[in-house]
Amino acid sequence: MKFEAVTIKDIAKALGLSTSTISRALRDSHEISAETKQLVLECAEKLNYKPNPIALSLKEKRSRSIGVVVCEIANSFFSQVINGIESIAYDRGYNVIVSQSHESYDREVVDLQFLSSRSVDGLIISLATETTDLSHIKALHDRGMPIVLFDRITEEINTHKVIVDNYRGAYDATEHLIKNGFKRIAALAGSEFLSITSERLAGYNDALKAHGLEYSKEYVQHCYYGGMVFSEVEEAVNKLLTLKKRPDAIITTSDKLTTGCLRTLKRRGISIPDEIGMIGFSNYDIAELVDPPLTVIRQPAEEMGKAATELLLQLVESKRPVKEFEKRVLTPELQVRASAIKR
Amino acid sequence: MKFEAVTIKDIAKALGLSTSTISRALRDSHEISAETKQLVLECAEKLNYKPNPIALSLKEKRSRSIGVVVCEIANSFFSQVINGIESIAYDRGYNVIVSQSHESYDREVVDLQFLSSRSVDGLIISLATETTDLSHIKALHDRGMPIVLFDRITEEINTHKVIVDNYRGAYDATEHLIKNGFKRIAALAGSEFLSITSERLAGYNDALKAHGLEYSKEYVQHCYYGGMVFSEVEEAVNKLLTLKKRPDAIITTSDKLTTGCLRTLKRRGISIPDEIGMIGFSNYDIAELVDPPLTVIRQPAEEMGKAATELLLQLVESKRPVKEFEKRVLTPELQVRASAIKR
DNA sequence: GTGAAAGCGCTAACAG
DNA sequence: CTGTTAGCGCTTTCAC
Repeated sequence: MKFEAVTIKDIAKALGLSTSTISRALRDSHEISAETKQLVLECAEKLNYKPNPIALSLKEKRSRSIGVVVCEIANSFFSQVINGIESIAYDRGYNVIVSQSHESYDREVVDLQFLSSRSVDGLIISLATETTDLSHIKALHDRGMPIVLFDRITEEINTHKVIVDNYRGAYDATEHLIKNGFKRIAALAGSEFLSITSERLAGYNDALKAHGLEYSKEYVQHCYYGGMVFSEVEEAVNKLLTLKKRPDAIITTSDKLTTGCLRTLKRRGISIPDEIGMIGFSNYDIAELVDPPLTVIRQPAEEMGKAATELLLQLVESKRPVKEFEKRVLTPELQVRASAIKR
Repeated sequence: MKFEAVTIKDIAKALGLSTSTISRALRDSHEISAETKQLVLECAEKLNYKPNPIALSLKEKRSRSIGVVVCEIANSFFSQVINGIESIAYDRGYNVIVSQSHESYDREVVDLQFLSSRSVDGLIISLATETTDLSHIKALHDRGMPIVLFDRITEEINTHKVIVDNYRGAYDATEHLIKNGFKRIAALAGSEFLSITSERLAGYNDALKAHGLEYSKEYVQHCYYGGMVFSEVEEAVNKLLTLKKRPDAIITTSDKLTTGCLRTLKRRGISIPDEIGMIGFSNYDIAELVDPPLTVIRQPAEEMGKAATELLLQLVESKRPVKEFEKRVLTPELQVRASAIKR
């Protein structure tokens, strides 16, 4: 089952030259005569020679590959981010190695360890829900591994970061609900430890405050697994529905929470937006086709992936250690549809 | 920006032993004394030694990574497949390198060439729409590269394949429409050259025939880019809508075609299923939340990814050349909802 | 039981 | 201009 590749040696033998000559000719070195180059190139072509990147990696101590860790690939937001990552990586000649944490800290540790030991040149990471201890990432970072964090980030690690303005997104969404006459606005959020959760909830809180609306602790439900487990969402939504002062709208702070919430409401036959208004973070491209058309805060996911990759490759390819890091904050888009407009 | 790793040499130096002894001790060779092993292991632990897989790859001519080529990552079906691939690969200690063809033949060629030259141990491929010439894949296959094809496959390459019973899925879906009183059933399909297109259309045709329904060529519209380009879908749907004998139902043969068709119909204010019934291949997990709830033929995407990976690793790890190949045909599921039921 | 040496494919310093 | 040699990290004969 091996796959015998043509090496520089084969060309050398075929041409009666030394391997170094071949190597130089292939790299178009100026110290090789035009004729020899010509000869070598032709022969390489004929034998279908392909340089062995493994050998190169061993020599150069870089693999031209980058590792990506997300909680889940089969998620509209993350798959779009990966799409963006892949497209830039492709343009720059890098491979993308994808792995999933499934929101598990242990799995994230293993993934990262695996990727770094596989000599990826850099890492693009969105933290797992369970992750509170960051020493595994810090250790890599301290040892010089280029890292870019996106979406679920942490201030504890000083490196490039790419996020959207989560505060703004949630603030605007909440305000949108308020302006549309909703008064008892609940929030369905992910784990409290996630950066996106606190940022988004802060926007939600401040919008309520700014409009003099009451903020009630029981109006904020956390789903530790952020929607990965549907039953958790269902339970949380049900809890909201049984409050004495039942909310008249819900804002959801992530993709899976949004669909989980919608699914629960629809299964219970609750009419949206009449009984309950809905707005949520979501990157589904069919939000407009949903019943009712879903008002969403959409993240420029592909852009985020592209930005993260550009920043990462900047680190990877930098000659000198980078000390100044950038937090790139993109703008989420509020796509207004029927689910959050009282009729 | 380098990342200085501890090597076997460092341990050797620290312990005053030779690198070969260290190597053997680490691999728990029987020709090393228990004490030495103990010593080496402790030292390795202390120095946080991690074997360099690149060096190993160079030696063993395998990289413990597999390459995946799909047309698009940000697609519910493919992201679910990749999820399945990643999970098995992870369990078996392999990395997954993902790349996208974006339905382009040229891009597929480059992707494959890139991946194989990066010494992936095997490839999991779903063909691009544009691909009709298979020589690039054949060449790899002939040179011994383990390959598993899924979803969009070809009979021209004799290797393991994983698909669903596309014929059955389309047949059942069409029959479902017929049994629900639809009589003029159109099909919106992808490129004619794709295996999934012909298989699914065959099921569609045969179901029509079996029920004595007229088959009209103009009822079958092909979108060459299979929904990647929305305008193409829109145009095709519009063409169907302007036929003198306007269809009363449409079956769509892929994820993007399904959403594209639905989007077009909704934008035009056409009521589903009253004016036109709809059924389509789709792996969106929110098909039930769409308006109207969408009847879909759902593929067991994650299973497919898992099966493909298991078959691939079987090839990769086989000692002797494999001559017998398997075509694994999974069963698609018809999820019946409102969009295909006359009311 | 342990070490020396060769080699995986390639590059680069050093000789001619 | 071209060849020789060493070396990237590791395994694996072959010696001792």
